[in-house]
Amino acid sequence: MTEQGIKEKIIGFMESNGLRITAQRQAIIEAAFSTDEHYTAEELLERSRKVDPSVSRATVYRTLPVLVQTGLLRELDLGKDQMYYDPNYANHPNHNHIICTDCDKIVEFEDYCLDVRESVIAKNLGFNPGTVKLRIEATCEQLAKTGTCSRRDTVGAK
Amino acid sequence: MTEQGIKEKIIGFMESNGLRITAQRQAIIEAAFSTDEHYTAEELLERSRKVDPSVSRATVYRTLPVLVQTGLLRELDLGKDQMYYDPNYANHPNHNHIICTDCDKIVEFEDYCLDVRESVIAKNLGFNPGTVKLRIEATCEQLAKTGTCSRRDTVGAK
DNA sequence: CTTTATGCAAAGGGTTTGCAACAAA
DNA sequence: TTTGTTGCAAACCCTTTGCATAAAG
Repeated sequence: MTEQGIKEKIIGFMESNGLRITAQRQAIIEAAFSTDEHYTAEELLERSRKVDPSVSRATVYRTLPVLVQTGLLRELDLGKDQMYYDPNYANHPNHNHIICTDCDKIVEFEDYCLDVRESVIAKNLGFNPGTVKLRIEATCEQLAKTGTCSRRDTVGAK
Repeated sequence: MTEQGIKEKIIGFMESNGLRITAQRQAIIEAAFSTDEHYTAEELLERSRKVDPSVSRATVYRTLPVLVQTGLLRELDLGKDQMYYDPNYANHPNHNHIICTDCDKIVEFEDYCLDVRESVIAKNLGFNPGTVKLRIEATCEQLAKTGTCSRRDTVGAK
């Protein structure tokens, strides 16, 4: 899906839900989907203000849940103090995250085998497998062995 | 592992790390492992105070990381505002959690197939599979279909 | 005695919210 | 107009921390 397509979908979602298309919201949408990196609310505020300096922190916090509702942005709990937001679900709806607890970096991956197994487990337990989300935390093998992690500051959030 | 065995292991851990065995710490350990339910720091404080009313919130917050260090208690990020603590890892070291985002209940499960797949993925990406942790979020199939969730208030955290 | 631990209360920090001014439709 | 939205700043809430006192070893 193109960036333009994403914006249109969101505008459409807002219109059909009686939400107003304000300049601030457009700036936030622009900032939210013009990157493929994960970001925090604070970072999104900064980037939104480059589009429209009048955007306030409160509006960012109030708009984020709307974007998440569309399914095109996903809230990511990476185990840090803040929430992160991932704009890559439009193009990779089934990706998961593996998080290095040492170097704080995130690698996105897709694995059909895991998806199937998740679905089976969820279904067996009476859950809806359609909305299963997965997070893996791990430590760096290399860091454990050599005391340094080549990933550190080199592999950013995709 | 018996509750008694757990307590002894933790006392041993503390002694060998130069930590003092205070009445408050003993009360917290007692409270932490006399249940198999998940709990928050606040709940642990309450339960600790039933053992020793002099326990303060600060001491609970300062002791929790020590218990987590022993590996017998695990900090659980369930996507809520607070952290949860899970005392069941002593007896089920490989269990995972499936969390219903509708009814807020948690089901613990073990799945060898999933464990293996996790390890393979982690290893392929250069992570240490020994410390992989997993969390699944899902919605209730029943709730989606019938508008009500039989699990609600009936299946507690194991 | 020496050193660590404790309780209290205040501080932190991300997120939410009340409210009066403002702007979309 | 009418109703939803905004910015500001204060409020929230869990967790952490500074400090003087207490107690373990």
